[in-house]
Amino acid sequence: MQSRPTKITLRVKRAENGFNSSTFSDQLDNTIQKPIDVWSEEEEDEEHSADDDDNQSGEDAQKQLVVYDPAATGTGEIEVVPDAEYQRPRFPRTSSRVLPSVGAFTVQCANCFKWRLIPTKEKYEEIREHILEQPFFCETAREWRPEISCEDPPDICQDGSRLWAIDKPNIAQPPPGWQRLLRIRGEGSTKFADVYYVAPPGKRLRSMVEVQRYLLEHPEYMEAGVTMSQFSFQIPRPLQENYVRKRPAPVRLIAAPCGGTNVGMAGLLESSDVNPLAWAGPDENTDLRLGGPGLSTPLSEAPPSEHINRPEKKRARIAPSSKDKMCSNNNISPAVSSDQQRQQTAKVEEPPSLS
DNA sequence: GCCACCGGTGGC
DNA sequence: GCCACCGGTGGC
Repeated sequence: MQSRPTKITLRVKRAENGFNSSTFSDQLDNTIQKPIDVWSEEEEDEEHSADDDDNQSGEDAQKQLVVYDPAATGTGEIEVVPDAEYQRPRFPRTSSRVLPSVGAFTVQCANCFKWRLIPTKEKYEEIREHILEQPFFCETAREWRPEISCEDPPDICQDGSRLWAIDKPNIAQPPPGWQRLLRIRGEGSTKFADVYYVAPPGKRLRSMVEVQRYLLEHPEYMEAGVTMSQFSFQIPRPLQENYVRKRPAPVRLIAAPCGGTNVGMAGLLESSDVNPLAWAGPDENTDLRLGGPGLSTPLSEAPPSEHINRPEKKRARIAPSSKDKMCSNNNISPAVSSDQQRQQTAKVEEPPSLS
């Protein structure tokens, strides 16, 4: 049934500026916020600050991520990336650090490829769960936007103002009463995000092993029908290359063939260090390039060295780099050409400046 | 003392 | 290279 791949997206926002989700479309405005709302660690506390406040601003604050999806193979995939703050037991950890969080959920129409904002995390999870068998179309959004059609401009497009992440498709919705949380890590981390499931009592589980153990210890859930198949710890992929620090290549010693320059510091060099381009990186554009080869090193504003050489203990937090690109309304779908076909889901950070 | 976040690693 | 898992720890 599905003719073309559909994509889903989530918006991620960076807290620094305080974020808010305000607006892209008026209508959505309200709706959207809740689910996706982002929370910044700074404000965090309230869970929803959603009400939002500012947003646009940040230059850096926002980046874009797209969640990718290999739908190429024919099926699309979507993943859930809810940030779920909403009833979360209590996450807020206010620290000076600012972490991105999901600011919105979007799905790409399988027909016109425009991105449509999904009003709630639950709806997003529902769509994602069946995206392969039931591709998403603009008409699907009529459930919450009666007038919408492929003729309307996209709700959002991939510009450099947000972080986009492509979700994996067909991830089961969490069991009733359970929450699936996606925590986006800071740029330059070794992993893009972490998924947690929060059991009704508030117990946080971070792996299938823990889930299984928990279910065994609490048979009541299994009796109620909860099964392991309802859990998935798959994380979305950042569209922005280099958002995640690559694992250092196996240390290669530089040994000079024969005599010569045997540099002794072998261990100190990593491949990336040797690549001059890495630094120059404009990084700014990586956003739209999905599969393309690109720079492979760190971006962000901090001097590369920060990324490459990792700080002694806790790595220094890197401020998000700013990038802004404009996205015209009419611009359809993500500029990602060929890749377009493969994406299914994505997350993005806060809305641009629409204000 | 708790726990959210991060890093690292083993296995693929 | 990616993913799953889990230990460590700083900040509360």
